[in-house]
Amino acid sequence: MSSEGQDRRPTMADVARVAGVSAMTVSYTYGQPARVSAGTAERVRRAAEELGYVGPQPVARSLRRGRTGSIGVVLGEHLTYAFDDPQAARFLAGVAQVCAEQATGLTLVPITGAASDSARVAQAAVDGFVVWTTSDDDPVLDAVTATGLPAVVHGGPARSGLPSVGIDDRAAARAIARLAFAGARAPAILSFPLDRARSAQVLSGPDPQAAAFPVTRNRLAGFKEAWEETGGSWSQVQVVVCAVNSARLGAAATAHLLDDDAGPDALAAMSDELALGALHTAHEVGVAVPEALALTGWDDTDAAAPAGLSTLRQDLRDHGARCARIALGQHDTGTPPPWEVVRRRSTRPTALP
Amino acid sequence: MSSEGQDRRPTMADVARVAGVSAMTVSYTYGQPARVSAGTAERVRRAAEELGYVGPQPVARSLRRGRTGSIGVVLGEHLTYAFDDPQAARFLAGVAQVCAEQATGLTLVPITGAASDSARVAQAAVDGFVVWTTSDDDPVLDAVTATGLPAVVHGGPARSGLPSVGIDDRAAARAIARLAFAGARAPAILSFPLDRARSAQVLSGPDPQAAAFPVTRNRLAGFKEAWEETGGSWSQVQVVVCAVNSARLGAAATAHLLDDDAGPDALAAMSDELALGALHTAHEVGVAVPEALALTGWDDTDAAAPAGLSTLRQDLRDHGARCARIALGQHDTGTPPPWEVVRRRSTRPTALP
DNA sequence: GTGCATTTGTGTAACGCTACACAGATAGGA
DNA sequence: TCCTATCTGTGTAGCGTTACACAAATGCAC
Repeated sequence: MSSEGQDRRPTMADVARVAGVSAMTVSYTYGQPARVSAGTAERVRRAAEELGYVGPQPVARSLRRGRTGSIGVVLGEHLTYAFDDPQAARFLAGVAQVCAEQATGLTLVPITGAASDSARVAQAAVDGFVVWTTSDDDPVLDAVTATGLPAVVHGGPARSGLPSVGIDDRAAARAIARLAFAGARAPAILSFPLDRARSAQVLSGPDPQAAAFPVTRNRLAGFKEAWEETGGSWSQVQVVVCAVNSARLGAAATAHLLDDDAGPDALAAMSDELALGALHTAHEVGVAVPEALALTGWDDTDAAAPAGLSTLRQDLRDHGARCARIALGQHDTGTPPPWEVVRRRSTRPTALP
Repeated sequence: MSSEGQDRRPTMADVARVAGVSAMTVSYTYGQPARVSAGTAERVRRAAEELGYVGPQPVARSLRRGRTGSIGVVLGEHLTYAFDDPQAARFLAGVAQVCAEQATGLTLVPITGAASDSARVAQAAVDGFVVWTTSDDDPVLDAVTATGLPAVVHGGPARSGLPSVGIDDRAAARAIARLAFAGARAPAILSFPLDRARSAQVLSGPDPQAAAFPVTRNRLAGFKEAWEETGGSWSQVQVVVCAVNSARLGAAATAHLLDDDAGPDALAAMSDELALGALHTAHEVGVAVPEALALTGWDDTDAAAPAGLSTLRQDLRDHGARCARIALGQHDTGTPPPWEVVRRRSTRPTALP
């Protein structure tokens, strides 16, 4: 008549007792089935079923093994942006793909911008980290480094000392802007945020170095170089910062630009979403593309080809997959991810280089 | 001259030794700072910094505490669908929001459709589960139930015995279809998959009960009821199954339907994405909406209003947030999530009920 | 029957942390 | 001065698992 805890989750010891074997045998039954004879394994399974034992308690297993079987993804200041931003979603899909293949969990680490973020990173039960594009001075990077776990930053700042995955945004931006700005009089740019506050603003020829995000900085620098190559003056180039990567904001930003009499006649956007929004506005307002407005995007998403959008092709899904492998401690291929300028109807025909 | 493991991650015991206090004091310094005097806490912090100790090892802490501080989200057979499907993304954003607020981790459990999925669920180190819309017979549901952890299913099957979050899809479908099918001669439906294989197909008046996913089943049943209320025959209603929730597939499906001479003059879609694709095709082919084709979506996403799409409004983000709270063991508000028919230009004017 | 490799099962000892009970020091009230 | 209440720090004892070393049983060649 001893009072036994009836509804406590059963442990290996419980199963072992019922099956009449040692705890180690139960452990082997789940962890290394080849180590156990068929008959014994069967008896263990039956005892487990009888008790409602669903398998080794994952936390205890992780502690003993020293691995959690999960990687952490740090998505920047607002976790929910990840799902609003199609670029982030594509990247995540690549991470998720590798995780699914390798039976690895994927933990999204919630970051809020508060000082407690470092603690959250330190307390994430993971074997490695993937950090989605962030600013150079993000304290989260230090927290990730301090854990000593394998980590990788996407489009990452070299400053952090962590490995990074991404293309040469500066060279790529130069290449796509040569196409966008060919024969232009007044180019403009639809940009990602320049600072962590994600403030929306319109600037004239901002210093690319002022951008806190390496990806944004490098692309701006590339755009600037391409325009100055043609003898143009950067200080007169309008840069509209879109707080969120969406067609809606791209459309609104373009409406603003075209509202001016001296509106742009070339527009380079940092994403296809922004560019497609711009295309929509151009149609609506009756501005001919590419004759009156040349337009380029970035990424070559599914919607770009049907829309005839010239763009810079890169495969964010593949970037995500590469990051996941690195975070899992597997070495990268070494070759940088490819990129390519894709010419379509939204830019003026130019002589091929 | 004892050989000490130099690059092993330091533990609380190491910090305690350096700081000249007990391990418990170190533990309290991190877990219950009020329990430790200011001076001692300072000494502990300094020792930790010296050793590169970043805080309690999360796995050991979880084992001892019996909680992981993380919830698991099971996203159905292909994890990567989650990021391709805007509906799933909105739902996830709601889950993520609550997790961020409550400083809780969010673990995506990789499901591949293989038999090993149950093991993956059992091995997820989480305190609760959120299951995204799945079929009634999904073995993952049993695996989730077997863990004994708090769990909730979105749009879920009552069969599983787990609590679920979602609207009354049948009633909602009836309401929106009354609008879509008003005055119609030949209605059609753009549907989500009917089976776990996600096979794309075109059916005439399929039995709603044959759909494996409760959400799809209930919506089909509601559409059927609405059409039969008008005296129409369900068996002649074309149902096009779209394997993935995207405007692209909606457009293709609609092109197929309109290709027929006896094409539909009313179209109810199970998502705004599908409906917007349909709208696009209608414009392209020159079919007047709503005169020649009445059209309804589902969700009332951001793009619905500008497009003038009549739709059934529900807030998937809110559903996600509710699910997260339930998975965290917090009780739900009790009131079911609201829904509402939104009339816009894509349907024919009808007398109000 | 001997010798050796293979198969199968069993204790032991952590993995790193924290709940709990307890003890010494300090303070305050009578 | 004594008694109680509060503050601060310390051992102990696991949380549930698995790596490891070992032992018994089995198989096989000779």
